[in-house]
Amino acid sequence: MSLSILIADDEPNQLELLAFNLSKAGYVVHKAHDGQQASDMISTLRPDLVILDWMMPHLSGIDLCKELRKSDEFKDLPVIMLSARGEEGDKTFGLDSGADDYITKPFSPRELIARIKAILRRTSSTDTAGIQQVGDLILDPNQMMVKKGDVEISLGLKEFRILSLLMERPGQVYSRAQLLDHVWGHGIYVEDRTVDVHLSRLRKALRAANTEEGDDILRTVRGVGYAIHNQSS
Amino acid sequence: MSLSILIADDEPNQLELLAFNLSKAGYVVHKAHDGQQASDMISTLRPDLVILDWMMPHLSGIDLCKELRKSDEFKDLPVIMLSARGEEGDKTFGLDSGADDYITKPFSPRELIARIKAILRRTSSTDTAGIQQVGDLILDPNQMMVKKGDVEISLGLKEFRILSLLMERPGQVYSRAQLLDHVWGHGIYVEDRTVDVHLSRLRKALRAANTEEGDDILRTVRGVGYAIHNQSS
DNA sequence: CAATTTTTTTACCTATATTTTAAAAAAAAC
DNA sequence: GTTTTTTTTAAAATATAGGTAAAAAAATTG
Repeated sequence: MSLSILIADDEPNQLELLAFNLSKAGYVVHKAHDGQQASDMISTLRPDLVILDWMMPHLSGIDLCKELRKSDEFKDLPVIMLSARGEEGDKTFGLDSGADDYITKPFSPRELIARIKAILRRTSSTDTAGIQQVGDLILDPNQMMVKKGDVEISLGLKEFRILSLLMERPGQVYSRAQLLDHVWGHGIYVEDRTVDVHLSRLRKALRAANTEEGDDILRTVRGVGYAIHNQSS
Repeated sequence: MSLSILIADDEPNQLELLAFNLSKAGYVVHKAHDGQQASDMISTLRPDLVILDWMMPHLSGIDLCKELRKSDEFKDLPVIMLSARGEEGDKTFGLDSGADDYITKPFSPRELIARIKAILRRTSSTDTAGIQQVGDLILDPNQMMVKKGDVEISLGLKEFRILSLLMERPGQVYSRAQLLDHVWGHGIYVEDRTVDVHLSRLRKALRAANTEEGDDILRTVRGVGYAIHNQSS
């Protein structure tokens, strides 16, 4: 079973290069030169994944992505967004677009392939993009909101994302490197210690919202990383 | 465990500068003056990452990189490409080379180190180890957790790794040297006795979690090393 | 653009893991 | 049974990782 990918980019060289690399990696590739064409092709070709350039004539990648998310048919279609570095602020870009991942140019073909695989793996299995719950902790990614019991907790974006990631797999230990990769994304270079500080703040926030029990839900694994305590024990 | 980096640049000053900064950052540095030399050194020294200047005599960085990518041995070796600003169009450059990242001169040492870290953390994350079980002992590398029956056992990282290694092949005897190699990594320098101490602590921890039976699951092979008792005996 | 918030860096301190050491115990050899 | 070799273990010394406060920098908001 060969997976098909639709690429949309108004820059012909970029488009060909992408197509070449993806073909080589064994995917069936469809090419679109602008957002409008991409939209049409998606309807008819029903690719397994689409890669959209952020800026395109007629219909920008971001608008197309939003459109897809609204449609019943394609709201679960995996989307990777491409942008030039610094073209847009992370937050707005990453969160607003509704894309599953985004990559800033320049990037290596290997990285792109790796991300495609990661996304397909993620979306093809258990799609749980909804509310997450561990113990009395509830996190709603759509509302950007965390509650411990009835107490609402206000977190910075980084803390929120870290918590969300940890809650996805309770018990799973994430190295600082993994956290940096998942929460910060590539092309962003911060110190390992920064992760500690955010964890520390996350703990503080959770502690402040504590109803009665004082046990720390976050686990530090010395020399390795962090995890959220698995309740099943 | 110290990581080694090979730098190739035909410009001596640039080469020294790079070497100096990387050494200061704690990496073991190897220097090559052209592409051909770099190619040879990569084969013999097997560095963890290479930094190649884009233009070099004999064998350019880009050609060497392509060559590496084709080889089975080094197709996953992380490569950072260096180029003078405007020497080449960004997009083509980044994508064609197969490099993991590229940096345009001039750049700050800080940025370089940051990018090296980023790449190493991206490429070196291959944890696909599963849960191991021997008798009533369960070890989960992903959760960094050991249980004997229902009792959770807390171990230091070294003890954890030793146990994990021994559990991989029950019955197999590992010499102290082998344990040092696998658990500590080569190039570090600790006494053999240290291994004994960790084994002792591991025994103690397992003993503490003991439900009823008192037989030691760890086997000392005098004059040779250690193993975990094979259950099928 | 000033005020505010969030994020990142820095630096110090503490907790804990690791390593060394050295003496006691155990096993093997004689 | 005595000597020699090797391993076990406790305890001390050392090293390292992580917590967090506070400052600096960056981003966001009014």
